[in-house]
Amino acid sequence: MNLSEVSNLRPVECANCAMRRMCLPEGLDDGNLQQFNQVILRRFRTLRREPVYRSGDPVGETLYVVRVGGVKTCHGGVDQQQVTGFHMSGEMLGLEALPGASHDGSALALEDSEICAISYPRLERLCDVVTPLRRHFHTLLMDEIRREQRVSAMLRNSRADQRFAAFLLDLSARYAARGYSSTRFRLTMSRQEIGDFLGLTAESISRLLRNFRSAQLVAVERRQVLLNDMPGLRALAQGAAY
Amino acid sequence: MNLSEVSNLRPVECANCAMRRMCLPEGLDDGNLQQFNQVILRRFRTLRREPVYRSGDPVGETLYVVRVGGVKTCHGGVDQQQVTGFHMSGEMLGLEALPGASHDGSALALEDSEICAISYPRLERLCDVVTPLRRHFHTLLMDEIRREQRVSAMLRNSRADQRFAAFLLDLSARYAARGYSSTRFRLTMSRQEIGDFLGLTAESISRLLRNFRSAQLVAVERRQVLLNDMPGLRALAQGAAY
DNA sequence: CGCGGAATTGAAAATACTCAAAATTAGTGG
DNA sequence: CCACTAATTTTGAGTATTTTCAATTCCGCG
Repeated sequence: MNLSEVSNLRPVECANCAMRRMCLPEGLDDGNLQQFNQVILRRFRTLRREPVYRSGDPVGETLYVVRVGGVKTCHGGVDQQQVTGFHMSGEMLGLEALPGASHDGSALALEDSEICAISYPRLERLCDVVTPLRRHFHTLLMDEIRREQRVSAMLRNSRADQRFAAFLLDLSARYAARGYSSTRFRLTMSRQEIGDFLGLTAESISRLLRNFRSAQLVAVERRQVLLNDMPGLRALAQGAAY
Repeated sequence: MNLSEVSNLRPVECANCAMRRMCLPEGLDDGNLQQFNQVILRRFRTLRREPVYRSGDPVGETLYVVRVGGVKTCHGGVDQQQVTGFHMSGEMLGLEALPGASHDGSALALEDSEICAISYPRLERLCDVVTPLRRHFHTLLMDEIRREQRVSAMLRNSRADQRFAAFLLDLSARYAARGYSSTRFRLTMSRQEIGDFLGLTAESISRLLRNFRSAQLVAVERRQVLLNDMPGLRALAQGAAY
């Protein structure tokens, strides 16, 4: 049992989950949804800064979905400054360890979160018999591939300001998809973690934020950001100078 | 019909394909393999520098697998200096356009190649009834996610020499997995294309090659490379200085 | 043999990093 | 609620790295 698991939660049926439409059981009817609850190993709360899973954890037969909150994934240890991604509600993690391998990375909650742990073998078996689930699972896997490709594209942007603008726009789009503001949100991660993700230093992130602010692109107050000029940010992400 | 398609090929059964064990129908028995041939829309040859598919091509209902040769994929047009990947035999491409979207990128043969075009809808339908195929398809999708994550990890390496060393090692491992030498191979892509992929300039690649050579890490003769010091390259990829 | 793209090289300029210090904020316990 | 400590963030100066731009060389190919 993980230290981070404050408690197993009361049965929150997928049917009542706010994230249902962007999660695995999207599009399932009531009967199938009933069956789907069997693939869920458990749901648990995780406090800020606590691990969801650790490098070398058991065998990779578990897939995680963020129900509430946010999580960062790292390659190797959490402290190795290799941040591979930030995940928000409805997003899967732990795919890199499937099928059957042990976790080569670790995941840390960036804020108090709720996680659904899904049995991969059981999911496979349910996919055998529920076609809509199988279809949607394929779609989600390919979404994941696209997401990773977007990350790669962002990292190939040579200039640091391009990368950081693309990063802010990515967060913006993902918050918007969840019904939150696309222009006003809180960074749940530190400057250091942003830097580790973008292949930059924390100092550079700090300076970029200052530059963006003086160019009227954003307003910043601690970790709260306001995107003032989305077209400007897009132009920057695509290589314009400022 | 694509200009690049010199001719449709005689029916090469998957059963006789050299790439069988790292391709989609891996592990299928003879009966299933027979069925699998129905998901293949066509196989075609593509000459060096000719497109496999183009940005905006029909709707994305086609998945491509490299049977022989090598292909580069780009985001947007081929000329936009946004290389998203290099693909060798047995590797899939076109996943980013599935399901149902049009190709947002394009693919270009780096050498004379043979490509299998697979109908995604038919593949889905065959997955409905052939469990081993479905399992393996899932595995391949997750392999793809891992591959993309490795690319991201490589791009996050701050120093150019780290990135390039990781690139050479990645090629090495992939050639080795296909039974070729892990230490001696030909770069099928130009310095410019390597640079576009790694977020560096062609000049930098050229200089890095010179540095690696004088550090006895590699020997280079035009596009032929010999990896002389794999441990050294690994150390470099992981951040050691030279 | 000559043309043209690819690769190399050099020097200057731009960019991001390192290291160190100061300022700010968050967390903890009295 | 405040004080104290630890952590995060900001800032500055100097350094290292990579890019840019231009010129040259090298090959492959007709």
